[in-house]
Formats: sequence, C-alpha cells, structure tokens
Amino acid sequence: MRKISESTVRRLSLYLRFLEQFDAQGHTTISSAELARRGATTPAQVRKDLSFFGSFGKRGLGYSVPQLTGRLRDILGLKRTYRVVLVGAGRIGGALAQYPGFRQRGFHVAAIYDKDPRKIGSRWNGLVVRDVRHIASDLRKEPTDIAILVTPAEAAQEVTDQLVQSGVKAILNFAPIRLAVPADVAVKSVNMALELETLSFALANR
Amino acid sequence: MRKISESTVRRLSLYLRFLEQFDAQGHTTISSAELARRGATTPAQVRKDLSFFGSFGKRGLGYSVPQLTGRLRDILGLKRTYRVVLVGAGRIGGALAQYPGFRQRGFHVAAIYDKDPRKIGSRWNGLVVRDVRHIASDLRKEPTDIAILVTPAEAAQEVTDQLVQSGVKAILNFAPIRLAVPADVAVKSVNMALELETLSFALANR
DNA sequence: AGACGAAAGTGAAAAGATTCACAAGCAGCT
DNA sequence: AGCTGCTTGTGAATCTTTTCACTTTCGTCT
Repeated sequence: MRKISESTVRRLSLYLRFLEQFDAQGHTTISSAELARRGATTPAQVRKDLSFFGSFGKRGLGYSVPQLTGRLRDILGLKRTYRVVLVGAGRIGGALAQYPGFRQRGFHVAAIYDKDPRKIGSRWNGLVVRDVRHIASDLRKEPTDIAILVTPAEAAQEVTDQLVQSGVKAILNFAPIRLAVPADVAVKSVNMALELETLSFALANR
Repeated sequence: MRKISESTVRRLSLYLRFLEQFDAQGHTTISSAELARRGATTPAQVRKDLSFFGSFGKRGLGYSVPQLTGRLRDILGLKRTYRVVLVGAGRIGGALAQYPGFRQRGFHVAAIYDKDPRKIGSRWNGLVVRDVRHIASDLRKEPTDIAILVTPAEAAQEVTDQLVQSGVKAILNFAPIRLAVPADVAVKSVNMALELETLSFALANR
C-alpha cells in the first residue's frame, strides 16, 4: 500500500467521529465541505484523504454517512476489538484503564501489570493488578496486539522488550523515553509535559 | 517572528530533555549528531531547528550544554513558572493534577474545578475541588495563563468561554471536541482514543 | 430529454518541511 | 604560525503535504 501520512490517519479518525455524530443527528449524507468545517480543514483535504483509499462519494451528493462510516472503520482497523494490556498501575495508568473512550472504540483493557508488590493484587475497575513477571506467560495464553505503557522511564525499555517478545505489535507509550523496538512494532508516544510546552512556547512567542 | 512549525517546537522540547540528561551525566558540550541520535532525527534537522532562533554552537566543538539549555528554556517560555487551573475532577483530571512531570517543568496546578456537587469540596493532592462557578472570581484574584480541560465534551465549550473571559490564554484540551476560541488563545487538543486508532491503523495496514 | 446546480475525484501547482553538501570557524597540535 | 580534524550554520535541492482548479458525474427540475 502507498505510504499514508500520520496526519492523514489522524484526520480520518476525526472524520469518523464527526460521521458518528452526524449519524446520531439522523443525517444520511454528508459533503466534504461539512466534514471540513467540523474538522477545521478544507474540503479538498478531506477528499484527498479519502481518495488514498478509493472513491466513496457520489458526485453532486456527497458521502453516504453509514457507508463512509463503515469504510473508515475498516481502514482504521476498527471492525474488530482489541485486547489491550496496560503496564504501570500508577495514577495515570489507573485512569487510563477506566477511560470509557477506549472501550467505546473497541479497545478492551484486559489486564494491568505492575512491578511494585504493594500494588500487585489490588483492584482497579474489576481488574486485579498482576506482577509484570507474568506478562510472558499470560500473553502466551491470551495473544495481545496492543499495550499501553505507563511505567517510569527507567523501567520502560525492559518492559517493552518483554512485551515485544510476547508478541505485542503496537505500544502506546507514556514514558518520557524513546523506545527501541523491531521495525514491525508500532510505537506511539504521548508526553503530557511536552504538550504543555508547546503551549508555553505559544505564550512566550506572541 | 518567523513562523515556527509545530514539529520544530516539539523537537526543541525533546532536545531540552536530552540536554538535561546530558548535563546530569556531567557533559559540558554536545554535538548536533548526539542530539540527533537521541531524538531519532538527523544532525541537519537539529541545526536547522536551532538556527531559527540564532546560532548557539561553536564550530568544531558543538553546543555548550548549560548555554543551550538556557536558550531553549528561554525560547520555550520555561524561564518562568505557570499557574495552571484544571477543570474536571474525574479520574484523568485527578491523575493529571498530581502528575509530577508538570511541576518539574514549572507548571503548577493551583486549582481544580468541577460542576458535580459530590466532587466539590473533596481533596485531590491537597487541593480542594471548587465549583466551576468560582472560576471567574478566582481568576480575577489570581491571573492564570494556562488551563487544562478534562470535562465531558458537552461541558467543554461552556467552560472554555468562561476561561477565556477570565483571561486564560492557553488551553490543553482533553475533551473530544474542537473548541472555539479567539485567535489569541492557544489550544492544544489531546485525544487518547485517537492515538490508539493510529496504532490500530498501523496494525491493520501492514 | 435536456439543462442546471452541486459536489466528488484528481492531476498540477504551491507551500512547507527535511535533507544535502559545502564553506567557515574553532581547538589542538607540531 | 600554519596545518588538521571536527562540527556548525546555511543556501540549495529534494521530498512531502496541502491547496487549487478543473473535469466528471449525479439528481432534480422544467
């Protein structure tokens, strides 16, 4: 497949959200102009993004809301559910484990791991925190594609190696460190402090 | 000032992190090649990023770690501390309020607000959750540049309007909605589910 | 049936970001 | 002082992304 840019993928996710809202409002078709308006982009951008994957619209009419919704869910890999494991039962980890937005989209947090004996055995939203040492054997029984990593920086690489060994193919990383992984493993890093810094930059440079 | 791209700003933040680590290791100079290695980019990229703001290095030698650290903190607006208010005392809000990475960087979460009477008055990390209705009067007494918004989507725009009215100039938005704000207010939106979707896209398209 | 308005699809142009490649400058050495 | 080995700073070249502008197609109306 032709290389699709990260920004295109992010916009496709956004379009999908708008489509769902639009559907809830009872609309059956939507134009690229309307999608653009909601997504703070341009109609041409919307059409170009979609055109990488085929042509889904009807000229003169727009896009069928249910049909485009289906295609986007397909493109984004959202027609299935994902078993997700979370490593790091701290405050952020706990919050993420219970975040309803994940489950709504088909991402099921099925296990939480930590290294700290004081946390192991405690309950988070019905899940018992397990020892990180069980990752390998657990995932052998329950293959898992996606992991969310919320450990301190020091532990992140070691845990990553275990996850990768156990067959995890995608990692959402909250640890402030760049993870080394094989080429076939996708890593997406999120860093809250960095986001705030883009804001302080904006404040300082006006 | 010349327009600086978002990606440049993000990289500058990263460089600053690496510099701090490098400093802690006792190094006094660093080359663009070393910064590039750590940041998964190229030496030319590092030099170009820095060149937008001046020339800080010594040819043949590299950059002075403390000097470049200082300049980056200056560029990113990190030479001061920021008073930050947080709206939405849910699980994610609570976790963010206590996130040590913010305070380390000079972002002080000084107040938490919520609309839910059951949450108002409860304590989060030493802060008492206050009624959102107090935002305007509180911020009149304590001017605040940055807000973190962790409300449900429905409440987000209303709260934003109040924040903007009260002089907030930058918002880190976790609500899954595009906020309407005046041109002089910076908004940075973070959407966890969307990040996971870029991963499921990667899994689906290999 | 033909004409019209609306909107998709799409090469081509423009804008923007990254990489290249090389001159210039610095420190250390002889 | 002059030579050598590095490494910066930067215009130019390349690559990527976005925007433009135009053709095609669809549904509707007369």
